[in-house]
Amino acid sequence: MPLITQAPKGTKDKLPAEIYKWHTVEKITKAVAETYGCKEIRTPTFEHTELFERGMGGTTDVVQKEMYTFIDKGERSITLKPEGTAGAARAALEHGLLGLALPLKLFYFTSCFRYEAPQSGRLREHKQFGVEFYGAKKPLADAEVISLAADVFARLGLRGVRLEINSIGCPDCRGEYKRELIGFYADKDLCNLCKDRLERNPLRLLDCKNPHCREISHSAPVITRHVCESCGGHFSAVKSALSALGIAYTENPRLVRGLDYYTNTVFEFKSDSLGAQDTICAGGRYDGLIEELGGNPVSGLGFGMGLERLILVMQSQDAAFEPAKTCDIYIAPLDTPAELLGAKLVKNLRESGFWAEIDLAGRGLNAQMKYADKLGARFSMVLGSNEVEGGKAVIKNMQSGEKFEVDLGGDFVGKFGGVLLDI
RNA sequence: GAGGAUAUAGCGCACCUGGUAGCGCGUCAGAUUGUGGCUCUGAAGGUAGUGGGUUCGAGCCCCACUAUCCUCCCCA
Repeated sequence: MPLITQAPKGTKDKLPAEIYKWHTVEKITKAVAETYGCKEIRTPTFEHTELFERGMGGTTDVVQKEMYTFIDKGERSITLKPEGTAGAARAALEHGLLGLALPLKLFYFTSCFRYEAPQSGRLREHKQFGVEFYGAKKPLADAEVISLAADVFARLGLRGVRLEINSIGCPDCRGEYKRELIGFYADKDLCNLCKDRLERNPLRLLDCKNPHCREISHSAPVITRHVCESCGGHFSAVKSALSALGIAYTENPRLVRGLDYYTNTVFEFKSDSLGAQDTICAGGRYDGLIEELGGNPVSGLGFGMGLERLILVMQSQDAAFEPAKTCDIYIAPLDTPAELLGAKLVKNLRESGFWAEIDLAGRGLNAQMKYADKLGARFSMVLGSNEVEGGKAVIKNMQSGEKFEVDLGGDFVGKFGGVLLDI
């Protein structure tokens, strides 16, 4: 297929026929976020490459292999956002938002770009709904962020979503743990991938799928025993808060995150309605991020929710999306004077917020009625010389077939609105 | 980045052992020139993903490329 009629690999068009699904999840996520006091933030699609290197960590897979990075005409290294947190954090710092009353609670919708091998639920451009809390150090904040995501799933009617949580400690206790882990694995016979992981990201050794590595990892030290008193206390308090809020979770000591900025609490929501790419929401606490980006230390936490995956889950569960709007009234003119009268009525109806349509395709009456039916028009009205001369027309209820006469003069639009409300 | 499967009309599919493409849905029109949904009739729509090879002849066999799907990896 020619390039000009083929979307780039790993991208997906959201077509008019299915856009109502997006409107549903956007509306619900926004509404839930606002009940938690979150304000929307919109940041640029691209940032300086260094922001992501510093924020996410230079050794992570995303930064090393997956970023869409280019040099612009001013010789700057620019990167298309691979995730949402770094941009939000940067904007908060740049505009002094962290100097306002804390906690600062934000939400955003953003495209994320990662150069990956696409498969179902994994794209090179995907959309995320994300939430950021800054200056909320209490364990209750962790629970609130998790609760926000759980509320979204509940509001959307999702089933089979499970929550896994873990604590990966602060840099101090995690560093100690990493050293022990490296020591433990050093003399073991590992798969090639794990040999690589041992150097780049030892925590990843824990969730290798290779049966042999998995066997070894069963006896590997677990981070839970290594977290310091402060981190351990925080994690216990998070769990108590989750229980108090009635949020079910499983503790997974092998749950780690791909991005370096996480500290302490990490969590993932997984769906049993997806294939291998089953994580629909992931996040945690990143208390070191703001400092890493040059700000005064402020705690941070949040999550990203993959909207394509969310919609895949909803589709597989026949979830109730809010239906697309249908046309309120279709006006079928039979000749030019009727068309001009009809156009004026349509304009008046639209000014009052109605979806009104009139023939633009040059169809005959029969074809116009069929078209009105396809639009799902709730009412139709035929205009010909009788109506133009008499000033009255017949409106037909397309569902019941019932017809009634209306006066085209006076407050026609107001009366029509009254009729609509009556049904 | 690695392995596997697939690629025919807008969508879903068929073409049996190689003889230059059909069906259903959808679209448009007519039957029905002042009223839709049902039915019937007709039409439009395809260089068979792209390029090359074998052959008298390729949608079908072979190779490469591209894309999609699945698994690994990684992640949302």
